[in-house]
Amino acid sequence: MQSSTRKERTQFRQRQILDAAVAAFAEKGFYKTRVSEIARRAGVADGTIYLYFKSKDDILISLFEVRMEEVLQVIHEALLDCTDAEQRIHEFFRLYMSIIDRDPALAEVITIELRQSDKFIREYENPKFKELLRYLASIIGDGQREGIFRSEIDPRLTARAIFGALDEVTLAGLFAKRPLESSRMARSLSELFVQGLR
Amino acid sequence: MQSSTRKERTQFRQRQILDAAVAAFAEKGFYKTRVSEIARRAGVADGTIYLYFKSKDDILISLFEVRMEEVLQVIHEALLDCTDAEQRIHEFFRLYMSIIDRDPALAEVITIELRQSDKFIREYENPKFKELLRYLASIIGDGQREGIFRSEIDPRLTARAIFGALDEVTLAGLFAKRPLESSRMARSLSELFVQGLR
DNA sequence: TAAAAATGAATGAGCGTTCATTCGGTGCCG
DNA sequence: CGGCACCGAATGAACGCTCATTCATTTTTA
Repeated sequence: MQSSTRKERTQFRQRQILDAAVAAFAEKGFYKTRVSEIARRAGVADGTIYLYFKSKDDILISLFEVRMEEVLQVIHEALLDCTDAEQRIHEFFRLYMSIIDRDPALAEVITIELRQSDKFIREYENPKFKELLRYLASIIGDGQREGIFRSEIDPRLTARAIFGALDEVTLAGLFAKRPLESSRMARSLSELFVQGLR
Repeated sequence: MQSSTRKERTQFRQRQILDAAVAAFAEKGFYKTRVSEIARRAGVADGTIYLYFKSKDDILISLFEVRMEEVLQVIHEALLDCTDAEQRIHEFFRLYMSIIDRDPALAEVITIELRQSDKFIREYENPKFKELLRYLASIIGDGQREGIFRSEIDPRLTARAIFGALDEVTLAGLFAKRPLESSRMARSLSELFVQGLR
């Protein structure tokens, strides 16, 4: 660590604390998680947290920004290869579920705390989440222009519905604890929607 | 009130407190709502709350039981008239959204605090919610037996997806604040699913 | 060896819950 | 019928505990 730049070290510490926070929030939820618990998991002192984040709230918000950005990045890149909207929908489901599959703690935080954040800090707009929805809506819009999806469908409404379905199913999977078979589930769900959209 | 029986008075008070709690939770969320705030809204003293509920947690749980029971009741009754599964799906969407439409506070609590409750008190199973899902799954199963829905669909998975979609769209509507046009939205969503299920 | 980073004990505000006290209605008694 | 005793419901001030946050001090870095 001593050979790294100041900026690198700061990023490293932030990451370390955010990772600890994701794990802790996933286990207990935001309100039941103590700042001292996050500190313990991150292997730093309580006070250190406050050198990197303004407040406990700020941790949650940063967490969304950083992690959602990563999710968006992965999905966006992967869908570049797809030839049509239908394929992109399928891929979207598959990818989203596999990301969640690989990082269940993240899933919990997104699913549960995302809801809270709406109430949580009214002025926090959750721009990354909006971006995800916009992206999904744009896929549907593309499909309509390609002529493979019905034109009377509202892309934004449907995007929300799709996200809701994915999110709920994901959440259910988390609590079920059994092997998820997420790729099979993803396929069967995207089939349902694609069929419905046509 | 003096002419009512003890039991009636108790129920009245409980209802009064639960109504206040729904409103308060909807506005601030469970954790940010003070017990004293619920008391104020209900027009009773802080201590009175504890004559009717064991704890703040208990208020939230009772709230689910009571309100969800009502929702289930309404839906169940209304769907008795339907002739086939497809119609029942349409009606389910329409009814759920109209109930939510009429009582936005309830929607918020169901949507947001339901998520939390999974974390909230691990041992709370939320039986009423499970019943709703089971009911939805049974409609889909019926449709398969009637031969109008594809047989390779998993009813339980799909029930979850449907609930998730409804729930998310509902939530989005709440924050949008504009007139919901909920019946049009409900129809267009149920169309999507029915089409997908066929 | 000066500056930056990290520490963790101390602080105190916030809030769920309790409980000694008050209130109001009911029925009993003279 | 009027006054009185009783009881359960309601009250709300006070309690005590739980943390998020701070900051004087120590440790590390360059």
